Amino acid sequence: MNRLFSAVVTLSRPPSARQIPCEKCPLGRIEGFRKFAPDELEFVSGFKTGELTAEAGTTILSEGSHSDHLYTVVSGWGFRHKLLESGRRQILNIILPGDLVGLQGSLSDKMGHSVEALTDMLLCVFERSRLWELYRGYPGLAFDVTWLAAREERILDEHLLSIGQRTAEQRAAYLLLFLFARAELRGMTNGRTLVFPLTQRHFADALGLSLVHTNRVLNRLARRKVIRWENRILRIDRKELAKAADWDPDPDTLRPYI
Amino acid sequence: MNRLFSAVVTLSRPPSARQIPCEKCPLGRIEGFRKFAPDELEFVSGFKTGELTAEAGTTILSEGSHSDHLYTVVSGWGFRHKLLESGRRQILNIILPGDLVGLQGSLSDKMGHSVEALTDMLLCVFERSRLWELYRGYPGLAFDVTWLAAREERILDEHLLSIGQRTAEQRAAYLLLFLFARAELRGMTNGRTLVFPLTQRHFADALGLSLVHTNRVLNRLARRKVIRWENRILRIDRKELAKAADWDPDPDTLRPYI
DNA sequence: CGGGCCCTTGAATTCTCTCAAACAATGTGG
DNA sequence: CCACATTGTTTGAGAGAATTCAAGGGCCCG
Repeated sequence: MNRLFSAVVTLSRPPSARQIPCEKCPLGRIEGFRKFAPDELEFVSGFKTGELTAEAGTTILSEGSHSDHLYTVVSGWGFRHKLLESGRRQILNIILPGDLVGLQGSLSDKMGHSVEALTDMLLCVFERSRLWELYRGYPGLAFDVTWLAAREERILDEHLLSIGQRTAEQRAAYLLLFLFARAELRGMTNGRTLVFPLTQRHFADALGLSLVHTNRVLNRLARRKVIRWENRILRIDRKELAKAADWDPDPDTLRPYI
Repeated sequence: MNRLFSAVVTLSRPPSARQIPCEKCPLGRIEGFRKFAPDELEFVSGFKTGELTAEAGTTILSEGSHSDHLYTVVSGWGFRHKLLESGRRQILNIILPGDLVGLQGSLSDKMGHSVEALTDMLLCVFERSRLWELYRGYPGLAFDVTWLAAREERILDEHLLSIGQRTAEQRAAYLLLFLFARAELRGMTNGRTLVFPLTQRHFADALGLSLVHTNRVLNRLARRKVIRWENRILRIDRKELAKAADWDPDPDTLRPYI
């Protein structure tokens, strides 16, 4: 069903063992992902200091803590979130292969959010302290890092618009379509279906709605056959979903990764 | 009351006239803003191609349009926003002196949001096409650009948490305190007061609340003497406001600008 | 003086939340 | 194999939050 995803869940090696040389990085095979120039590939190869496998449910980075590492997600799903003292949780964004994680911690000394694995994940590990070498010697890669940060910003803008101004149903439809489109770009979908590891609790916390209400809204969409979400499988009617969300995904542009 | 602010409103020169050499940039005099190294200053001086004055109410950048320019705000207030087809508006963030505007448009070909002036503004203009030179020749500045993007991301995370999880009153208190702290860092405050150019309409659109409800929430805070907001003047009781928001501003760290 | 913009208040309606309970699926230990 | 705990989903009911509609008042400017 999904090459990347299934690759993860079968991995069960000790952390930081280095299994995948950068030349064979599975991300490079994803259409829509920018390829490295030879010198860049060489640098990134050296920049990478190891691999990290994280089991579903693991916290990879913690809000308020310091981090000496940067990660690129190779496979699996995760999410970024922040907590309120009251215990309420806001899921800020879902993390998918190709995403750069922990950049914030490299530019200020405290992480502003936590990162948790939703499925088993495989991540490449980079040293924060060597980010400067990247900026000094590889302006193209530095540009890519900025590109990634700016794209995250754009996504957050859209989420903010969604949570602030869309109705509950529009919000839910938007998020489903958004995630489906992102997964599709990475070859994780199968036609109109997708292995979708979020629970409704995650979904509610991403929408800023209560679990109960989220459930009702989703069932309403399901009854109208706009979506079907059962047993971790999501099937969508793209057109109806776009209509319900009052939103269309951005057309894909070639995107970089590190 | 506020040096930067009052400097703006008295400016009324033709657009793109170059008045301020970078060595005398008022931003450089703000404590808490990083100073340029000599070679950086020289580059930035050449990178800057002009100045733009924008009257209050002017749209500086439009969602969906292409932009060949990047701007650094020298003085004045503005805001970034996105619109829904329904006409509903989400204000994503308020823009203050030192903020870099339009980076998104330099990395993808369409702006994802609009930028509008809240007061008269003065901005430095840079050419998108020359951003590459900055990355190639001045990694320190490139790093700064990334830093600015990451900081915006952090702010958006916080807003998302706020809109998604905080109560209306907490949200309002948070936003007031957040803006006060940012203005204070720039020397725009006077003790506990601040010239505050937003209307309640802006404030409501930033909070994701209706105008009517925003008004009631603000009056509740005012009745408890946590704030006073009259005639564009905001006065806060910092401690009470922080308590009402369940939030404290980040301690200030030295921040860059371009 | 009139029009436009902004703030304020009341009232009714709608949306969303919390509380509560039940059900399904899964896994564990006895 | 069954009893039991755990996690995730579903539904009902009542309370609370926020919205919309409506209208009035203050202020500034042409």
